[in-house]
Amino acid sequence: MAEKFYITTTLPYTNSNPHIGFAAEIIKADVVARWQRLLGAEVIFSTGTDEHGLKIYQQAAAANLSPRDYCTPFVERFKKLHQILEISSTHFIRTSDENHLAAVQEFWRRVQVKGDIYKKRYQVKYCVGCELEKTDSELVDGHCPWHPNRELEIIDEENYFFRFSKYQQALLDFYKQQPNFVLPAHRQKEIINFVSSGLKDFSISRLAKKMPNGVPVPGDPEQVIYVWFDALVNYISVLGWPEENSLYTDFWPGIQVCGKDNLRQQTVMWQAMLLSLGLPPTKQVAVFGFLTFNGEKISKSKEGAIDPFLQVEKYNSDALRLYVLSDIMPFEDGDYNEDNLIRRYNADLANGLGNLSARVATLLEKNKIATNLSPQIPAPWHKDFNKSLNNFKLNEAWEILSREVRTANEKLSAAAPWKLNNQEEIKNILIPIAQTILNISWYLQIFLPAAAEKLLSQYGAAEIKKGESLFPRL
RNA sequence: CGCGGGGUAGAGCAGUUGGCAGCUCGCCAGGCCCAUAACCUGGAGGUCGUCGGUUCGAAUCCGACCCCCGCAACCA
Repeated sequence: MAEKFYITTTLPYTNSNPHIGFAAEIIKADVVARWQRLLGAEVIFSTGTDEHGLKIYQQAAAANLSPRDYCTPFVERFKKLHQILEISSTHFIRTSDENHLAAVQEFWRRVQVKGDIYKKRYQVKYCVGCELEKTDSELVDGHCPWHPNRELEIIDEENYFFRFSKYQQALLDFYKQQPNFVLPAHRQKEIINFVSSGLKDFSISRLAKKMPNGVPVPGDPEQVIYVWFDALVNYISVLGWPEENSLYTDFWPGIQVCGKDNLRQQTVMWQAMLLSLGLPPTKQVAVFGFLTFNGEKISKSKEGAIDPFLQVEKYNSDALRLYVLSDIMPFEDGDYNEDNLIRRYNADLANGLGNLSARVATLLEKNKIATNLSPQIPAPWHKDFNKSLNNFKLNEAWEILSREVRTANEKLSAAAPWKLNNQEEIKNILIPIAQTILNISWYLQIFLPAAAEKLLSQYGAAEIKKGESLFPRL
């Protein structure tokens, strides 16, 4: 029976268009999903949209739409993004989907049965100037930084709380037992320190009359479930949990990827929630760095310039995929720089693999050499390649293929078959190189699926012919 | 003394059982002419953040310091 492999991205908040950072996240997840599929695993690759919470509620109200209807065009936009980036996701979940709502409520009930939910009155500081709640960390000298002359109001609200604190030790034990739970390792250290410093129970509901855009608390229509407590459940609700005999049984636990802003929610909060129900913890969480743009933080106003749709239109999907996979270090913050994108594409694809395949194909065709090859898997680099992918070091995996291209170019130049007349000799030089190109193409499928497909059919044919330029220079 | 990451060639990064400092891109010069002005060969370019210590020998181990950057409970 095929191995089961489950990977998910975070669910982006659906009040704006897709962000280049999310594009990078989903591309990385896609590469890993494709790799597992190539290895023969049955893969579920899930992503979706988070549609609850205050911001969407307000925007929807302003547009005179229901929150779900308000989100729908953005959902379409995200799905379109998958298309243009060649994302091989299998499931798409909206937190406003019926089955998700039901799963969240069931999740809540079970946490309640465990005695991990209680009601508590607490106070929030509220700035009437902003009409927003303020946390202490936001305040300057006890006042709202934007309205320093106004006294903050203290609002009393009664909400449900999750007994987060109860799971401190269990979480620490778990991290100790699974030293590779969080990638990279230093993020695991970070959360161990965080959890060690003590966990505070947190509020997991809001008053429905103030913020109705959420999942109703079972048995208490006056409250809705806090967005995070709701959204995190998507990782299992998309698999059909809590239904018996659903995909959940075979596919959970899976691997989650996220940006570094999500570290705590994914690796601490969500794990505590799973612990409460006695469900298996996530297998692994890969935490990626952030992108800057030309050295500066990507602000709302700059977002447009590197909108992933525009980037693909301006260059192409191969260039964007390759760039975020190879030039951006997976776990570090990276700078999105279009000159580097162009340079990378031209160096590795146009001058590298593209040019190599063109010269070999031309030589084979000119000399009328029959081939009829098929990929030889595993290739010599298979083990290293696999290891890099298992650690989400996608740049390393790409570097392995890149090196093979370089070596093939060197061999070809050294042997200089274009100077020879003996066809047998020429054939003996070209066939092994054609074989290498075919092998590289097989691995290339996870990075650049469409291009790899073309190469595989070109080099897998009985007679290799010079085709169109695969990677035209930018 | 809040926690964590980092400072190695113009850029991005490798480099922990200590042993002549590496890779890719970029730049310069030559070669080649099969190929997408590409490919191959060679070269220039670094006081490995600073100071001190251990050692025959330190980017690597130890100590102090300086500087950048995240996180600090809803920002991809």
